[in-house]
Amino acid sequence: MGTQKSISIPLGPLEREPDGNDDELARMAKALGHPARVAIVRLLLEGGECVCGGIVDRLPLAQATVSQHLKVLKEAGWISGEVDGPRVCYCARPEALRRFIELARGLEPATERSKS
Amino acid sequence: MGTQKSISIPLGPLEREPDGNDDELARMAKALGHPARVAIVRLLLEGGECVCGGIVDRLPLAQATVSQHLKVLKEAGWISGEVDGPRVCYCARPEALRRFIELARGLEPATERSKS
DNA sequence: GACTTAAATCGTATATTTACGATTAACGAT
DNA sequence: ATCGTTAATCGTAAATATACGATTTAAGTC
Repeated sequence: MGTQKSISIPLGPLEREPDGNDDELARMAKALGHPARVAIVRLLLEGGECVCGGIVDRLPLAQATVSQHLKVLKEAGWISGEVDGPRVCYCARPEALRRFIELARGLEPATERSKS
Repeated sequence: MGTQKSISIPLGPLEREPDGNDDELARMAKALGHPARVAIVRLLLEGGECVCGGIVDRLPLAQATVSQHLKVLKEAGWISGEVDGPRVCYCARPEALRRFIELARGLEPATERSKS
């Protein structure tokens, strides 16, 4: 998928934690940054679909394209896939979503976060 | 920025709400899907930086590149920029982050969400 | 083994993104 | 008006992403 260049901020006077967090968040966000992939993650979190073919049936995309999207999501940790006979069963990783939300929340400084 | 193709799921027997939510989430995620842009959003949410030049100083990127990233973020609603004399002051839109998190949370079906 | 089915990968065309230097536009100050 | 300064835009090269048909791989069945 082409690893993204990492940006390192010369950490200012206030000493921020050394984030590779920006990279992690960017990676996950980028992987989610396509409507088909959002749809796939949602589908899998709903638990109904699981098998690759089932997903293909629900999207207006060719099998090869869906497979590519699944690969992107898998590489970014959004989903996992295990072989089940002749087919592959994909599952969303709920902890990925939790992590993603946590990282997003971390964008806001702690002082602001306490308000909500 | 190149509008992304929208995926419409043939809504199943369970009648899901007609999501353009997938599109909205994908749009925001895509915009955030680069370390430099995550860094910019974080920087602006921290409140310290604001002026474009200040942001350029903190990133290892050329002015033109930063300007492009700012444009992407602005188009996706992550930030706003208002002219202040000869310079432009960018601000993060906290409601965008809130919306983003809300959309991400919406990926998980409501039944699961009540557990946390 | 031969055959079927499911999913991944290949090859490829097109579009988009990313980055930069150079230029332009906009503003304030002289 | 002219001069700096700041930010946007232009032009462009290189890299990535997207989509599809065709092919290959893998697993199960006969």
